[in-house]
Amino acid sequence: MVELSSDVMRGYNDVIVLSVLAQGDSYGYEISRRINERSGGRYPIKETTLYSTFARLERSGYISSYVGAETFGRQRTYYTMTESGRKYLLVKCEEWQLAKEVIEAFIDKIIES
Amino acid sequence: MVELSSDVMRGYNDVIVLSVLAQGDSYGYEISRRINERSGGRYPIKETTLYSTFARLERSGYISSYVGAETFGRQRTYYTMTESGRKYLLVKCEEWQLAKEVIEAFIDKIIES
DNA sequence: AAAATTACTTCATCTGATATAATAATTATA
DNA sequence: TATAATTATTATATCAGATGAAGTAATTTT
Repeated sequence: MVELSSDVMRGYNDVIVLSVLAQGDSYGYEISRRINERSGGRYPIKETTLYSTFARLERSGYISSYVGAETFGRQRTYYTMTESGRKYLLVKCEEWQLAKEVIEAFIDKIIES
Repeated sequence: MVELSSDVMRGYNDVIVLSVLAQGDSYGYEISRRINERSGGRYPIKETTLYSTFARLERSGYISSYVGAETFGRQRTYYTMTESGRKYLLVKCEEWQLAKEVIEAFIDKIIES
């Protein structure tokens, strides 16, 4: 199984995390599992990449956090996508479509040959 | 016209430069123009990004350079893709297909909604 | 009792992109 | 004919995001 590194996905970790949060609030470890599932095991995001993504998104106001009300287990920090985060996600999705088209304009000729 | 920054294309500048060189030797300024053309003006690569990409690719042995035999105008440095560069390009193209599938696994759900 | 899993944090380092600026030759324009 | 624009490249410092290494802490499984 070929796996991707976060470095290859650089710039898209924001989009990936936000698209998981678009389906409802969640916390680090669970988001990590969801990313792994939704990528079919092809993208095992690094812990440090994930948590630094949370920090960046929160600093930018795209997500907000709260401590869960667990009565057992270790405390979890839950994240919610903000309205501003939703808009940012849409903008990044459009940017992705454009980036994809541009990259493919170059790559298609290679694949053909 | 929406334009992409090299930062969004981060990691794919190698692929873009190599795919231009796959069509024949060329030099900085011309490669820059070709990238602009082939991207339909959507990717005006920064000079410094381009030349630092050349330096990296050459250090890695994926391209080699020689000084052109111009009898007029400023000296140009031409680049050639090496055999190793050709293999690297193919590997990066496969990596791209995978990255694309993974990113779209997340983004598709956003676009639908 | 020890190992594995869940859950998160800190910190130092690396790489690629970029801003800024400079150099240098040629061609177009006022 | 002076100057602006274009062609062509280089040097250097800085920044942000990803990552390796390591540690903390609670719970569950073996």
